[in-house]
Amino acid sequence: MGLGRGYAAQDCSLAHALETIGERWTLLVLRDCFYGVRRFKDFQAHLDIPRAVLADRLKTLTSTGALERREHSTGVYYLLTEQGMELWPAIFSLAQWGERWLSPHGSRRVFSHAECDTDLETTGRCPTCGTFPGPGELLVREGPGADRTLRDDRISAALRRGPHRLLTNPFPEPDYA
Amino acid sequence: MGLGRGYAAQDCSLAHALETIGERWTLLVLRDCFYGVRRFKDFQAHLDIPRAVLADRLKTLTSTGALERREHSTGVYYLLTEQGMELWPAIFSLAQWGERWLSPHGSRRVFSHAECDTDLETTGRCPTCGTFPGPGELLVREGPGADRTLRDDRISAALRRGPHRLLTNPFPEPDYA
DNA sequence: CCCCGAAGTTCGGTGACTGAACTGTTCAAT
DNA sequence: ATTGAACAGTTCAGTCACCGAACTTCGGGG
Repeated sequence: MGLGRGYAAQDCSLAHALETIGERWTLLVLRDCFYGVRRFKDFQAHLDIPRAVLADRLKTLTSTGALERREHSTGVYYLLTEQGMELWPAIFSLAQWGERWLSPHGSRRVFSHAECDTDLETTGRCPTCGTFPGPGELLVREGPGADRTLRDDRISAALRRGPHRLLTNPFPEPDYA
Repeated sequence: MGLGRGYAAQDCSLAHALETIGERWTLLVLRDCFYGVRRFKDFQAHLDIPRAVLADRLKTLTSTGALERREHSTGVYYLLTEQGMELWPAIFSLAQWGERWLSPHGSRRVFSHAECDTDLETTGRCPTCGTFPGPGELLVREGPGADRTLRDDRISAALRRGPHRLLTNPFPEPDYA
Protein backbone atom coordinates (compact mmCIF):
# COMPACT_ATOMS: atom_id res chain seq x y z
CA MET A 1 0.00 0.00 0.00
CA GLY A 2 2.93 2.29 0.56
CA LEU A 3 2.99 4.32 3.72
CA GLY A 4 3.39 7.63 1.95
CA ARG A 5 0.14 7.11 0.13
CA GLY A 6 -1.39 5.08 2.91
CA TYR A 7 -3.59 5.65 5.90
CA ALA A 8 -0.87 7.37 7.91
CA ALA A 9 -3.05 10.35 8.84
CA GLN A 10 -5.62 8.21 10.58
CA ASP A 11 -4.47 7.71 14.20
CA CYS A 12 -6.36 4.45 14.21
CA SER A 13 -4.91 1.07 14.92
CA LEU A 14 -7.19 -0.52 12.36
CA ALA A 15 -5.74 1.78 9.72
CA HIS A 16 -2.23 0.83 10.79
CA ALA A 17 -3.10 -2.84 10.68
CA LEU A 18 -4.43 -2.38 7.18
CA GLU A 19 -1.17 -0.73 6.18
CA THR A 20 0.54 -4.07 6.63
CA ILE A 21 -2.11 -6.68 6.02
CA GLY A 22 -4.67 -4.80 3.96
CA GLU A 23 -3.06 -5.17 0.57
CA ARG A 24 -4.40 -7.52 -2.01
CA TRP A 25 -3.42 -11.18 -1.36
CA THR A 26 -1.78 -10.55 2.01
CA LEU A 27 -4.44 -12.18 4.19
CA LEU A 28 -4.66 -15.15 1.84
CA VAL A 29 -0.92 -15.67 2.14
CA LEU A 30 -1.31 -15.65 5.91
CA ARG A 31 -4.25 -18.04 5.73
CA ASP A 32 -1.99 -20.44 3.85
CA CYS A 33 0.63 -20.06 6.56
CA PHE A 34 -1.94 -21.22 9.11
CA TYR A 35 -2.67 -24.18 6.85
CA GLY A 36 1.01 -25.07 7.08
CA VAL A 37 2.17 -23.79 3.69
CA ARG A 38 5.77 -22.64 3.92
CA ARG A 39 7.37 -22.57 0.50
CA PHE A 40 7.26 -20.03 -2.29
CA LYS A 41 6.18 -22.54 -4.92
CA ASP A 42 3.32 -23.80 -2.76
CA PHE A 43 1.92 -20.36 -2.04
CA GLN A 44 2.14 -19.77 -5.75
CA ALA A 45 0.42 -23.00 -6.75
CA HIS A 46 -2.33 -22.70 -4.17
CA LEU A 47 -3.11 -19.02 -4.68
CA ASP A 48 -2.52 -18.41 -8.40
CA ILE A 49 -0.82 -15.21 -7.37
CA PRO A 50 1.66 -13.43 -9.67
CA ARG A 51 5.20 -14.31 -8.59
CA ALA A 52 6.20 -10.66 -8.30
CA VAL A 53 3.31 -9.89 -5.96
CA LEU A 54 3.98 -12.97 -3.85
CA ALA A 55 7.63 -12.01 -3.52
CA ASP A 56 6.61 -8.50 -2.49
CA ARG A 57 4.06 -9.68 0.09
CA LEU A 58 6.45 -12.18 1.65
CA LYS A 59 9.05 -9.44 1.87
CA THR A 60 6.60 -7.01 3.49
CA LEU A 61 5.29 -9.56 5.96
CA THR A 62 8.84 -10.55 6.86
CA SER A 63 9.96 -6.97 7.42
CA THR A 64 6.81 -6.20 9.43
CA GLY A 65 7.56 -9.19 11.63
CA ALA A 66 4.55 -11.37 10.87
CA LEU A 67 6.66 -13.98 9.07
CA GLU A 68 10.18 -15.27 9.44
CA ARG A 69 12.24 -16.26 6.41
CA ARG A 70 14.54 -19.24 6.83
CA GLU A 71 16.98 -20.93 4.51
CA HIS A 72 17.28 -24.68 4.55
CA SER A 73 19.28 -27.11 2.48
CA THR A 74 16.13 -27.96 0.55
CA GLY A 75 15.21 -24.32 -0.06
CA VAL A 76 13.67 -21.25 1.54
CA TYR A 77 10.68 -21.40 3.81
CA TYR A 78 8.48 -18.97 5.68
CA LEU A 79 7.06 -19.38 9.17
CA LEU A 80 4.57 -17.41 11.22
CA THR A 81 6.06 -15.47 14.11
CA GLU A 82 4.23 -14.80 17.35
CA GLN A 83 3.05 -11.54 15.80
CA GLY A 84 1.71 -13.41 12.79
CA MET A 85 0.02 -16.05 14.94
CA GLU A 86 -1.93 -13.38 16.73
CA LEU A 87 -3.74 -12.55 13.52
CA TRP A 88 -5.62 -15.83 13.86
CA PRO A 89 -8.69 -14.40 15.60
CA ALA A 90 -9.06 -11.71 12.94
CA ILE A 91 -8.64 -14.16 10.06
CA PHE A 92 -11.00 -16.65 11.68
CA SER A 93 -13.64 -13.96 12.26
CA LEU A 94 -13.47 -12.75 8.69
CA ALA A 95 -13.70 -16.28 7.35
CA GLN A 96 -16.70 -17.03 9.56
CA TRP A 97 -18.42 -13.93 8.28
CA GLY A 98 -17.81 -15.12 4.75
CA GLU A 99 -19.20 -18.55 5.61
CA ARG A 100 -22.28 -17.02 7.16
CA TRP A 101 -23.13 -14.49 4.46
CA LEU A 102 -21.38 -15.52 1.29
CA SER A 103 -21.44 -19.33 1.19
CA PRO A 104 -24.86 -20.34 -0.13
CA HIS A 105 -24.18 -24.09 -0.05
CA GLY A 106 -23.05 -24.35 3.54
CA SER A 107 -19.65 -23.97 5.10
CA ARG A 108 -16.59 -24.75 3.05
CA ARG A 109 -14.25 -25.47 5.95
CA VAL A 110 -15.01 -26.70 9.44
CA PHE A 111 -12.66 -26.10 12.34
CA SER A 112 -12.61 -28.36 15.37
CA HIS A 113 -10.77 -28.41 18.68
CA ALA A 114 -8.45 -31.41 18.35
CA GLU A 115 -8.31 -32.20 22.06
CA CYS A 116 -12.10 -32.20 22.49
CA ASP A 117 -12.97 -33.50 19.02
CA THR A 118 -15.64 -30.76 18.90
CA ASP A 119 -16.47 -28.27 16.17
CA LEU A 120 -15.94 -24.64 17.08
CA GLU A 121 -18.74 -22.10 17.39
CA THR A 122 -18.60 -19.18 14.99
CA THR A 123 -17.12 -17.10 17.80
CA GLY A 124 -14.15 -19.48 17.93
CA ARG A 125 -15.21 -21.01 21.22
CA CYS A 126 -15.06 -24.77 21.81
CA PRO A 127 -18.46 -25.77 23.23
CA THR A 128 -16.99 -28.73 25.10
CA CYS A 129 -14.20 -27.11 27.07
CA GLY A 130 -15.35 -23.49 26.81
CA THR A 131 -11.95 -22.17 25.73
CA PHE A 132 -10.90 -20.31 22.59
CA PRO A 133 -8.22 -22.62 21.16
CA GLY A 134 -5.24 -21.17 19.34
CA PRO A 135 -4.53 -22.24 15.78
CA GLY A 136 -2.11 -24.97 16.85
CA GLU A 137 -4.89 -26.79 18.69
CA LEU A 138 -7.24 -26.86 15.70
CA LEU A 139 -8.10 -29.23 12.88
CA VAL A 140 -9.61 -28.16 9.54
CA ARG A 141 -11.65 -30.38 7.26
CA GLU A 142 -13.91 -29.89 4.27
CA GLY A 143 -17.45 -28.77 4.89
CA PRO A 144 -20.58 -29.45 2.83
CA GLY A 145 -20.16 -26.21 0.91
CA ALA A 146 -16.71 -27.08 -0.43
CA ASP A 147 -16.33 -27.24 -4.19
CA ARG A 148 -13.73 -29.80 -5.18
CA THR A 149 -13.82 -28.78 -8.82
CA LEU A 150 -12.24 -25.40 -8.24
CA ARG A 151 -8.68 -26.34 -7.47
CA ASP A 152 -6.30 -29.23 -8.07
CA ASP A 153 -2.93 -28.07 -6.80
CA ARG A 154 -1.09 -30.25 -4.33
CA ILE A 155 -1.95 -28.07 -1.36
CA SER A 156 -5.68 -28.31 -2.02
CA ALA A 157 -5.30 -32.06 -2.53
CA ALA A 158 -3.49 -32.43 0.77
CA LEU A 159 -6.14 -30.44 2.63
CA ARG A 160 -8.84 -32.66 1.13
CA ARG A 161 -7.25 -35.89 2.30
CA GLY A 162 -8.82 -35.48 5.71
CA PRO A 163 -8.68 -33.39 8.84
CA HIS A 164 -5.47 -31.42 8.96
CA ARG A 165 -3.91 -29.81 11.98
CA LEU A 166 -3.18 -26.14 11.47
CA LEU A 167 0.43 -24.96 11.36
CA THR A 168 1.70 -28.44 10.47
CA ASN A 169 3.23 -29.56 7.19
CA PRO A 170 0.39 -30.83 5.00
CA PHE A 171 2.62 -33.32 3.17
CA PRO A 172 3.44 -36.88 4.14
CA GLU A 173 6.95 -36.60 2.70
CA PRO A 174 9.14 -34.30 4.76
CA ASP A 175 10.19 -32.06 1.88
CA TYR A 176 10.89 -29.35 4.37
CA ALA A 177 11.32 -29.10 8.10
CA MET B 1 -11.69 -5.66 -6.51
CA GLY B 2 -13.89 -6.90 -9.30
CA LEU B 3 -15.04 -10.45 -9.19
CA GLY B 4 -13.74 -11.32 -12.65
CA ARG B 5 -10.24 -10.44 -11.63
CA GLY B 6 -10.75 -11.39 -8.03
CA TYR B 7 -10.28 -14.41 -5.82
CA ALA B 8 -13.14 -16.34 -7.41
CA ALA B 9 -11.12 -19.49 -7.96
CA GLN B 10 -10.36 -19.92 -4.29
CA ASP B 11 -13.24 -21.90 -2.71
CA CYS B 12 -12.44 -20.18 0.54
CA SER B 13 -14.81 -18.08 2.57
CA LEU B 14 -12.00 -15.76 3.56
CA ALA B 15 -11.35 -15.06 -0.11
CA HIS B 16 -15.03 -14.36 -0.67
CA ALA B 17 -15.12 -12.05 2.33
CA LEU B 18 -12.13 -10.19 0.91
CA GLU B 19 -13.96 -9.80 -2.38
CA THR B 20 -16.40 -7.50 -0.65
CA ILE B 21 -14.51 -5.95 2.24
CA GLY B 22 -10.88 -6.37 1.15
CA GLU B 23 -10.62 -3.34 -1.08
CA ARG B 24 -8.79 -0.24 -0.01
CA TRP B 25 -10.80 1.95 2.41
CA THR B 26 -13.70 -0.47 2.81
CA LEU B 27 -12.96 -1.57 6.37
CA LEU B 28 -12.31 2.02 7.41
CA VAL B 29 -15.70 3.04 6.05
CA LEU B 30 -17.25 0.26 8.11
CA ARG B 31 -15.29 1.30 11.19
CA ASP B 32 -16.79 4.76 10.81
CA CYS B 33 -20.24 3.20 10.57
CA PHE B 34 -19.64 1.57 13.95
CA TYR B 35 -18.61 4.97 15.29
CA GLY B 36 -22.00 6.26 14.18
CA VAL B 37 -20.98 8.08 11.00
CA ARG B 38 -23.82 7.99 8.49
CA ARG B 39 -23.43 10.75 5.95
CA PHE B 40 -21.33 10.99 2.81
CA LYS B 41 -19.73 14.28 3.80
CA ASP B 42 -18.72 12.93 7.20
CA PHE B 43 -17.09 9.80 5.84
CA GLN B 44 -15.29 12.07 3.45
CA ALA B 45 -14.13 14.53 6.10
CA HIS B 46 -13.04 11.85 8.56
CA LEU B 47 -11.27 9.58 6.10
CA ASP B 48 -9.73 11.94 3.52
CA ILE B 49 -10.91 9.49 0.90
CA PRO B 50 -11.42 10.53 -2.74
CA ARG B 51 -15.11 11.16 -3.35
CA ALA B 52 -15.25 8.77 -6.28
CA VAL B 53 -13.78 5.95 -4.22
CA LEU B 54 -16.12 6.62 -1.32
CA ALA B 55 -19.11 6.59 -3.65
CA ASP B 56 -17.94 3.29 -5.10
CA ARG B 57 -17.38 1.68 -1.69
CA LEU B 58 -20.76 2.78 -0.36
CA LYS B 59 -22.37 1.39 -3.49
CA THR B 60 -20.57 -1.93 -3.17
CA LEU B 61 -21.32 -2.28 0.53
CA THR B 62 -24.96 -1.44 -0.11
CA SER B 63 -25.32 -3.96 -2.92
CA THR B 64 -23.52 -6.63 -0.87
CA GLY B 65 -25.96 -6.02 1.94
CA ALA B 66 -23.59 -4.73 4.62
CA LEU B 67 -25.06 -1.22 4.51
CA GLU B 68 -28.50 0.21 3.84
CA ARG B 69 -28.92 3.48 1.99
CA ARG B 70 -31.77 5.72 3.12
CA GLU B 71 -33.04 9.05 1.91
CA HIS B 72 -34.20 11.60 4.40
CA SER B 73 -35.44 15.17 4.02
CA THR B 74 -32.04 16.36 5.26
CA GLY B 75 -30.09 14.13 2.89
CA VAL B 76 -28.88 10.59 2.32
CA TYR B 77 -27.55 8.39 5.09
CA TYR B 78 -26.09 4.94 5.42
CA LEU B 79 -26.75 2.41 8.19
CA LEU B 80 -25.22 -0.95 9.06
CA THR B 81 -27.45 -3.93 8.38
CA GLU B 82 -27.38 -7.10 10.45
CA GLN B 83 -24.84 -8.46 7.96
CA GLY B 84 -22.67 -5.39 8.44
CA MET B 85 -22.97 -5.55 12.23
CA GLU B 86 -21.60 -9.06 12.22
CA LEU B 87 -18.29 -7.76 10.94
CA TRP B 88 -17.68 -6.25 14.36
CA PRO B 89 -15.63 -9.17 15.75
CA ALA B 90 -13.37 -9.16 12.71
CA ILE B 91 -12.86 -5.40 12.80
CA PHE B 92 -12.29 -5.42 16.55
CA SER B 93 -9.74 -8.26 16.24
CA LEU B 94 -7.81 -6.50 13.52
CA ALA B 95 -7.79 -3.25 15.46
CA GLN B 96 -6.58 -5.03 18.60
CA TRP B 97 -3.77 -6.61 16.62
CA GLY B 98 -2.80 -3.15 15.39
CA GLU B 99 -2.88 -1.82 18.96
CA ARG B 100 -0.73 -4.66 20.19
CA TRP B 101 1.94 -4.63 17.48
CA LEU B 102 1.82 -1.28 15.75
CA SER B 103 1.01 1.31 18.44
CA PRO B 104 4.28 2.10 20.21
CA HIS B 105 2.78 4.71 22.55
CA GLY B 106 -0.02 2.61 23.96
CA SER B 107 -3.54 2.05 22.76
CA ARG B 108 -5.24 4.76 20.77
CA ARG B 109 -8.81 3.73 21.54
CA VAL B 110 -10.20 1.91 24.53
CA PHE B 111 -13.48 0.01 24.39
CA SER B 112 -15.57 -0.61 27.47
CA HIS B 113 -18.75 -2.49 28.23
CA ALA B 114 -21.25 0.28 29.02
CA GLU B 115 -23.39 -1.78 31.37
CA CYS B 116 -20.46 -2.98 33.47
CA ASP B 117 -18.30 0.13 33.10
CA THR B 118 -15.37 -2.22 32.45
CA ASP B 119 -12.72 -2.15 29.73
CA LEU B 120 -12.76 -5.09 27.35
CA GLU B 121 -9.99 -7.66 27.13
CA THR B 122 -8.21 -7.88 23.78
CA THR B 123 -10.35 -10.89 22.98
CA GLY B 124 -13.46 -8.71 23.23
CA ARG B 125 -14.58 -10.26 26.51
CA CYS B 126 -15.88 -8.14 29.37
CA PRO B 127 -14.01 -9.29 32.50
CA THR B 128 -16.86 -8.29 34.80
CA CYS B 129 -19.79 -10.09 33.23
CA GLY B 130 -17.85 -12.60 31.12
CA THR B 131 -19.83 -11.91 27.94
CA PHE B 132 -18.68 -10.70 24.53
CA PRO B 133 -20.75 -7.52 24.10
CA GLY B 134 -21.98 -6.49 20.68
CA PRO B 135 -21.05 -3.08 19.29
CA GLY B 136 -24.26 -1.47 20.54
CA GLU B 137 -23.28 -2.19 24.14
CA LEU B 138 -19.86 -0.60 23.88
CA LEU B 139 -18.29 2.78 24.57
CA VAL B 140 -15.11 4.09 22.92
CA ARG B 141 -12.80 6.68 24.36
CA GLU B 142 -9.31 7.95 23.65
CA GLY B 143 -6.39 5.92 24.93
CA PRO B 144 -2.91 7.10 25.97
CA GLY B 145 -1.55 6.39 22.50
CA ALA B 146 -3.94 8.73 20.72
CA ASP B 147 -2.42 11.59 18.78
CA ARG B 148 -4.72 14.61 18.79
CA THR B 149 -2.57 16.49 16.32
CA LEU B 150 -3.38 14.21 13.40
CA ARG B 151 -6.97 15.13 12.68
CA ASP B 152 -9.31 18.02 13.24
CA ASP B 153 -12.49 17.15 11.34
CA ARG B 154 -15.78 17.31 13.20
CA ILE B 155 -16.03 13.54 13.57
CA SER B 156 -12.65 13.30 15.28
CA ALA B 157 -13.59 16.23 17.48
CA ALA B 158 -16.85 14.57 18.48
CA LEU B 159 -15.09 11.32 19.34
CA ARG B 160 -12.62 13.21 21.50
CA ARG B 161 -15.28 14.92 23.57
CA GLY B 162 -15.61 11.86 25.78
CA PRO B 163 -16.77 8.27 25.80
CA HIS B 164 -19.04 7.65 22.85
CA ARG B 165 -21.47 4.79 22.45
CA LEU B 166 -20.96 2.87 19.22
CA LEU B 167 -23.62 3.02 16.53
CA THR B 168 -25.06 6.26 17.89
CA ASN B 169 -24.96 9.68 16.27
CA PRO B 170 -21.81 11.43 17.52
CA PHE B 171 -23.36 14.91 17.24
CA PRO B 172 -25.37 16.76 19.83
CA GLU B 173 -27.49 18.44 17.17
CA PRO B 174 -29.83 15.99 15.45
CA ASP B 175 -28.68 16.74 11.91
CA TYR B 176 -29.89 13.33 10.89
CA ALA B 177 -32.04 10.64 12.37
C1' DC C 1 -35.43 33.30 -8.53
C1' DC C 2 -31.00 32.66 -6.86
C1' DC C 3 -27.79 30.55 -3.92
C1' DC C 4 -25.89 26.98 -1.20
C1' DG C 5 -24.66 22.52 0.48
C1' DA C 6 -24.94 17.58 -0.02
C1' DA C 7 -24.14 13.76 -2.95
C1' DG C 8 -22.48 12.23 -6.31
C1' DT C 9 -20.04 11.77 -11.58
C1' DT C 10 -16.32 12.73 -14.85
C1' DC C 11 -11.67 12.98 -16.21
C1' DG C 12 -6.60 13.12 -16.84
C1' DG C 13 -2.53 11.43 -14.33
C1' DT C 14 -0.13 8.16 -11.34
C1' DG C 15 0.80 4.00 -9.02
C1' DA C 16 -0.28 -0.97 -8.18
C1' DC C 17 -1.34 -5.47 -10.05
C1' DT C 18 -0.94 -8.87 -13.89
C1' DG C 19 1.10 -12.44 -16.85
C1' DA C 20 4.97 -13.86 -19.22
C1' DA C 21 9.70 -14.12 -19.82
C1' DC C 22 14.14 -14.07 -17.82
C1' DT C 23 18.06 -14.69 -14.11
C1' DG C 24 20.65 -16.83 -10.55
C1' DT C 25 21.51 -20.54 -7.31
C1' DT C 26 21.52 -25.21 -5.56
C1' DC C 27 21.37 -30.07 -5.84
C1' DA C 28 21.40 -34.67 -8.35
C1' DA C 29 22.64 -37.33 -11.90
C1' DT C 30 25.87 -38.36 -15.66
C1' DA D 1 33.32 -31.41 -14.36
C1' DT D 2 28.98 -30.86 -16.88
C1' DT D 3 24.26 -30.96 -17.61
C1' DG D 4 19.69 -30.47 -16.22
C1' DA D 5 15.94 -29.58 -13.42
C1' DA D 6 13.73 -27.29 -9.59
C1' DC D 7 13.29 -23.40 -6.78
C1' DA D 8 13.13 -18.52 -5.69
C1' DG D 9 13.03 -14.83 -7.17
C1' DT D 10 13.54 -10.21 -10.76
C1' DT D 11 12.29 -7.56 -14.88
C1' DC D 12 9.15 -5.55 -17.99
C1' DA D 13 5.27 -3.92 -20.78
C1' DG D 14 0.27 -3.61 -20.44
C1' DT D 15 -3.89 -2.92 -17.81
C1' DC D 16 -6.61 -1.58 -14.07
C1' DA D 17 -7.60 0.83 -9.73
C1' DC D 18 -6.85 4.88 -7.17
C1' DC D 19 -5.91 9.83 -6.82
C1' DG D 20 -7.20 14.86 -6.75
C1' DA D 21 -9.67 18.41 -8.86
C1' DA D 22 -13.34 20.06 -11.42
C1' DC D 23 -17.95 19.53 -12.76
C1' DT D 24 -23.14 18.14 -12.38
C1' DT D 25 -27.45 17.38 -10.12
C1' DC D 26 -30.93 17.97 -6.83
C1' DG D 27 -33.49 19.84 -2.95
C1' DG D 28 -34.36 23.30 0.18
C1' DG D 29 -34.14 28.30 2.19
C1' DG D 30 -33.98 33.22 1.70
